[in-house]
Amino acid sequence: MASSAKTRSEARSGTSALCSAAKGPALTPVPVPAAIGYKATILRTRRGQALALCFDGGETAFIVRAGVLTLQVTLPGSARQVVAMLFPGDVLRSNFAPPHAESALVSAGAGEVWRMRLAALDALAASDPAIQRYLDEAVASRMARLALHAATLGQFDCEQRVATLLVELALHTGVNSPGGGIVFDLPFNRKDIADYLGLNPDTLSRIMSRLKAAGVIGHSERNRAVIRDFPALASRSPAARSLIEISGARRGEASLPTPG
Amino acid sequence: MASSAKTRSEARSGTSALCSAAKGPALTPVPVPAAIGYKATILRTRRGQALALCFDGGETAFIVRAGVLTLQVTLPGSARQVVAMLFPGDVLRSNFAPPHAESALVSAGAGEVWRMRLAALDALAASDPAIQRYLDEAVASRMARLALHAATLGQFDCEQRVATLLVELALHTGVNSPGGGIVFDLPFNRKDIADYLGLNPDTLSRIMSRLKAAGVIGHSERNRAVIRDFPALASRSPAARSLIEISGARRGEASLPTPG
DNA sequence: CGCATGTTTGAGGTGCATCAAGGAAGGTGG
DNA sequence: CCACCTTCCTTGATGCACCTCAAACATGCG
Repeated sequence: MASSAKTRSEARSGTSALCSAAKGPALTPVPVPAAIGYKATILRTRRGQALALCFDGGETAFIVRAGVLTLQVTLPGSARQVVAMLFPGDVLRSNFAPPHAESALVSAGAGEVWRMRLAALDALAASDPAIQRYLDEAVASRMARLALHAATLGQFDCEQRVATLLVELALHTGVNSPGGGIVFDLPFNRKDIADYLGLNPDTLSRIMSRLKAAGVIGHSERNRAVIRDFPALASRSPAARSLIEISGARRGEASLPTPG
Repeated sequence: MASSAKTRSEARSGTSALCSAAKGPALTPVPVPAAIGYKATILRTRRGQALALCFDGGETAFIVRAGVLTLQVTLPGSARQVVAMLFPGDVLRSNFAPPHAESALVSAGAGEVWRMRLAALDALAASDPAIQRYLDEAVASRMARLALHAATLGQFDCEQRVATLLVELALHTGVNSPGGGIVFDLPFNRKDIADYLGLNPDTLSRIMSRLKAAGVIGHSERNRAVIRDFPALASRSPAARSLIEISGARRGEASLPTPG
């Protein structure tokens, strides 16, 4: 890629490269401890519903139990950015949203969210190491996916970005279909997806058409997507392997791309 | 901006827009509790030094005490992305770095870092609410800045990105100079900065020249930067006000842009 | 049906990347 | 001290990936 030798700053990067391979068992997803539910308010969300980020002054914590939420940020004089997609098990705190920005937590489809004061959650964590561990892992997973998202926005071309999103959705909400593909709801419109990927909706539509023509994804009714060739899709996203590992390999190995 | 009426998904966004203004005192920075230091290994870093993300198998926590660090991620087949800049007070855990990626924690200049096992830090947090609160705030600040970074990469044009970085550095490491500007070390080369902003180094150089010509920043020796007109700089970054608030307004109000 | 909302596709423009050449700074040996 | 080299930065010319605009096409709902 670089025509000449590596620069010094690039050479530095390799030093701790082997580290991530050694993490091991910490990455298997920890289930949401039921004890949290006794202290939380249970919210049922509908498609498009916006949740207030702070509900009575104090800092608030949200735990996604079902469905998909998006965290959206609109800076003054700039277009909206969908900062994150939140899947079941994810934890969000109201202070994760930057100040002086229009922030919104929006449910993409029907779902269930637990809401509680951060102070109450901290108290639970202090008394129960399992809850502490769950929260630590949820935050780390969120942070790691945000880092991948930053790399996606900063370095990927438009096709790589779209492939990355489809891999992410397939891993978190997809189910194997009898036809051999992976099917999942697409509870966003094109504009939402474009704002997540930092693309133009028109460009996004073109990419999707190209992926359909290539046989990677299939035609399907509105608001659903079918992945016909997951390995081909994953090969188009540099972040695929990382996302697969973060998602905890809930999916059978057969549908994953073979290493190498 | 939009020629017709707002779309439904955009209209949703406004619902909890007022929330961030009500956060209040939680945003004043909490100092690093000294008790953590007794349990940590103190590392002194030099410019360009890479820190191993995990040092003996367990999950590791890092607390920046002095200097600036960068977290860099290189996905296979993609260019490097500098995911985050870490300033004094920031907390990083080894699992914040995505798996299956070349991740590196690199010191940008001379600094001091505290390193310890996550388990030990969790134990401290469970026994001391002040430490719990410090960690909560550090994680929230990191997450909020990552969200702003995502918005920067996804929505800003190149000049807005550069302005955002300069505001960030001025707030965290800048000192008022006798000449009336804000001066700070620039402990990165052009390639590092470009990789943080998702730009090309050539483009970055052009922007800097343009900002110099406009009188916003001044000429200065290598590895230093001078901001001559902070309000003009802040007005070029949609994220400026958010960053100012996150940084805890350590700087006097006089050099901040007036609200409006 | 008629309208509103959302998607697709084409034509054309532009912002940024790429390539290449020249310049400044710092280090090394004579 | 200067010549020389390496590294990094700057700046111009050129091209392409993606954005913008606009029109046609779907889809859902009263």
